[in-house]
Amino acid sequence: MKSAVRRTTLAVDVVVLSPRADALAVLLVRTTVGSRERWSLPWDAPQAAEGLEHAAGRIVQRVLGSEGAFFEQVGAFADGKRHPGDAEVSIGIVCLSPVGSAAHGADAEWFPIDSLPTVAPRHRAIVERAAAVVRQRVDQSPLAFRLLPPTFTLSDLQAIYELLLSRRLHKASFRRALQASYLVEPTDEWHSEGRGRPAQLFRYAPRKRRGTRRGVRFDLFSE
Amino acid sequence: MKSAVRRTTLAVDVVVLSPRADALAVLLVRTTVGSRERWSLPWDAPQAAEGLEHAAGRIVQRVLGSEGAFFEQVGAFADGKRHPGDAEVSIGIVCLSPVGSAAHGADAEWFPIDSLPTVAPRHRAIVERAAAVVRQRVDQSPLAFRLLPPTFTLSDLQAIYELLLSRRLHKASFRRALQASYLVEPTDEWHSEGRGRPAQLFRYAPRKRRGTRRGVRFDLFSE
DNA sequence: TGACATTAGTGACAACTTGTTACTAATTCG
DNA sequence: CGAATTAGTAACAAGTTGTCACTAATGTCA
Repeated sequence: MKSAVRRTTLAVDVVVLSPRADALAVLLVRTTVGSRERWSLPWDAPQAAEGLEHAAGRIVQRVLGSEGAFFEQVGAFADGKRHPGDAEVSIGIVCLSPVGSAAHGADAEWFPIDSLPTVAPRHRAIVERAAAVVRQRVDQSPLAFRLLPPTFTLSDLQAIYELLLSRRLHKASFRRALQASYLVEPTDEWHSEGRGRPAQLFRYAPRKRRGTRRGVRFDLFSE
Repeated sequence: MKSAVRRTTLAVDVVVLSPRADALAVLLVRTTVGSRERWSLPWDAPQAAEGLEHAAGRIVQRVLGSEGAFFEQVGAFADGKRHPGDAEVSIGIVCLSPVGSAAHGADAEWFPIDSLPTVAPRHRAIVERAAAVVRQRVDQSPLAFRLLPPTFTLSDLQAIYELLLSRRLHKASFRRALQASYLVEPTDEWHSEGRGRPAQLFRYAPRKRRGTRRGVRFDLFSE
């Protein structure tokens, strides 16, 4: 079991996600290689004895000018494919940032997740895993609330869920399920957007629930 | 964005899981430090340009003498805590091995996952994440079938699910859900264990299903 | 001013899913 | 033989989800 430990070049690559103009957007940075313009995920090497999520926080702070609202690892990537910094192994980390976050500096820009410019194959794989992880976590983790301001309308919340899951939800069912979950509570403020009836503002305020353990679900579609 | 890439010591640590005597067991290896006996997860440094799952396969081959049936990353771990090989960063990978897998060599031994001997704190964290990942994947991935021989009884299958989820399931509900999932098909063989009615043997044979998209579930219990 | 477009919010019911009980079936043991 | 043991299922109650149709509160504009 006593193997010699090889030294490896390691990068932390961050997928910063934020809802922008009815689409989920990814923050990319411009990297000029010679005269050719390229885009890549923001990344850096972790410093000695620094946690990986801490490194991700540092990277986000640099490109966004503000703190990320939620971090989660999406995996380690070590295909032979080229990394912008020639790292052998990348740790992919997804970071959520609230509606309206601005890019910091001219070299960072938001792109809709479904129409990215050409990026390194490894970065494309990390973005795809990040989207899958977010989609899977959205009903077990208060993800959606990190993408909204402290108070929000139920229509806003539903729009975030639809963005993250990329499918439409029914209004009545969504609200009934939310009711049963005890995740939000109403404030006494109302929000008027101009046209239509004003909406009540809610805040995220999770309370204890009776844990209804369910049977198995066999949600498997294919190998 | 052009940072210098630091070189890091990296290990792949594998959690080999297999059902043994009505409990889920983890394979640990003996590491003698001076006169003191210690246990740790099997691990190694990945070789240059080798995929991480490939490294895990190599490690499992070495300690088990046979191939693992299923691999999945559970995360990268970089706390300051001590690793048996002093690696700064560990990639945790869980590997499933069928019922009845034997340890290979005198230095490897199975331990029930709920009563491990003392291992390095990072290894304990990796085992816990591995159990959580398996529990979460069990209904989206044909995990359970990788822990069984090619044909099996429905009672065997239910026992595996109960082991992985660590809670009891109802027989009738389990079978009804399995029926609806089109994941197994009956063979014309029967298995008699001595006492009681013989059970029909089934094989894993997933077929297409109508994809019933459900609403959101808000399965969140606490922060 | 009043019709209508627009968005918010809810009640009711049908359709489906899940939990549970209680039964029937095929075998071994004594 | 009858009791014990394990497999398998039918039926129903209880709960959850999908859907429709409605009511409510605002702005727009003829």
